[in-house]
Amino acid sequence: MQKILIVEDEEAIANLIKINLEAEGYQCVCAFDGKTGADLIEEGTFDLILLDIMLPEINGYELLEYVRPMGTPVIFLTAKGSVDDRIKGLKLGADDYIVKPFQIGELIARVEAVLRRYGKAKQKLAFADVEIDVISRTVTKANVPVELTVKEFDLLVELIQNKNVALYRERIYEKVWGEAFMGDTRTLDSHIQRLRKKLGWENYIRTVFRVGYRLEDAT
Amino acid sequence: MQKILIVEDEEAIANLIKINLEAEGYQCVCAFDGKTGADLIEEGTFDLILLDIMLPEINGYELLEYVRPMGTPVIFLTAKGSVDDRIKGLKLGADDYIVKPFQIGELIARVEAVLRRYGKAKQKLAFADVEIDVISRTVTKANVPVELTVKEFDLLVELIQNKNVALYRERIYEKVWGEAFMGDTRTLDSHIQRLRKKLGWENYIRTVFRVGYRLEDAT
DNA sequence: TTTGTTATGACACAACTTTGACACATCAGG
DNA sequence: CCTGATGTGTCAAAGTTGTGTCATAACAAA
Repeated sequence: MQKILIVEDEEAIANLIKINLEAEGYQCVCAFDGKTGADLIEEGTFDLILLDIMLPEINGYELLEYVRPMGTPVIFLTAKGSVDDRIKGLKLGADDYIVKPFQIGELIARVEAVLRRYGKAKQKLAFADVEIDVISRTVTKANVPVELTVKEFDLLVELIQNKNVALYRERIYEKVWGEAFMGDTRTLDSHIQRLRKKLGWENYIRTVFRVGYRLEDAT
Repeated sequence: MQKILIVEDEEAIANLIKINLEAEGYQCVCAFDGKTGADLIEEGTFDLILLDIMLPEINGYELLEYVRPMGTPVIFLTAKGSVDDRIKGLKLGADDYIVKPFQIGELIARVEAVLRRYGKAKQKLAFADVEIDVISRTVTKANVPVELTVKEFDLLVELIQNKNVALYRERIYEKVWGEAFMGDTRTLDSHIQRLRKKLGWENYIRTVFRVGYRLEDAT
């Protein structure tokens, strides 16, 4: 699992980021001041660092000096309008920057982009005898390729990223289709059936009556 | 299940804590001196560490140095009055402290609070030989899966979260059904019966005549 | 203690809801 | 114009849930 450090003195913002990134499956640690941040950075165990420039005591630039020798990718968080900061940050070796206030979706996209660039993105998923390469969007079962459609693939990824979690229909639909779920249609069910059939997962994809579905380890 | 390490040289206190936390469903290991504690900490398998400051040989602060790089949350146990200790502990990275002698309830509350903060809050509930995973919405009795319907499941959670509390019908109904309780129907009773039957809990789910029901520890 | 009243347990069943299976219409891309 | 993907409707099957009945248990009053 990817580990991300968030260095940000406004605890509310830091926690907001943390919660959202954790929901995406990343492990996060927050540092609310530069000193703590420096200590954590020294551990060298992070895959990515989100760094606020305006910090009390030690500022973001100084911290960047800490990070550079370690080669950990950094995304700067800058206040709106401070163009100089952005340029300076990129010159000093930041991989990207994002302007506050930002959409959480944009943040996630940039995080994934940077991790991918560093070849650290989680790109392979597996469950039972099925392997999924998220980058090439290919799936194999027992090393035999399986052809999945776009929706089927996205649905599969969603299920695997939440294995052993009872997922509500609404949630699955919103994640995979990107829009609110209107009950009373057989869309989601149909795709579940198709996925079950193609993968022979009649027993793995369990229906949770009146709730939704759950991808289950055991028999 | 959450694993908690208790480092405390007074065995009586350590065991008291252990017994109470285990009753709450946590798995506990005790270390009665700093050296043993350090060895156990190094394994890195704990979700939370309760650390007495006053230890023979290696003291709590030194142990904290061990723990920090692992990112495991720590609650300090300090003697009454030693204000400096508390501050020092928090500065060194403890997540909370608790003053001896303490109410066991307070300890449990703080343990849960810290675990929640770390997103490690127990998603599992347990009572007697029944275990409930709220995330996957699965239930086992003596490690054998039990199939519950939505209503049964919600009802069970409500009961366990209020074990040993006499719950008024109205309250149960409103919590589980999400609407006001109209007396004079057998709905709630039926579900209680079904739950009793499925779990073999005829003796645990007691009826409180003219009031409602209570999930009871004793026989 | 007895008796009357009320609440709960046990159970069966019907109504209702949800899901699986499948066919087909529609849509998008080549 | 094809072709495969995707969404939707229908129907049957499966499962859930609310309610009524009746027996029994608990309580309260006499």
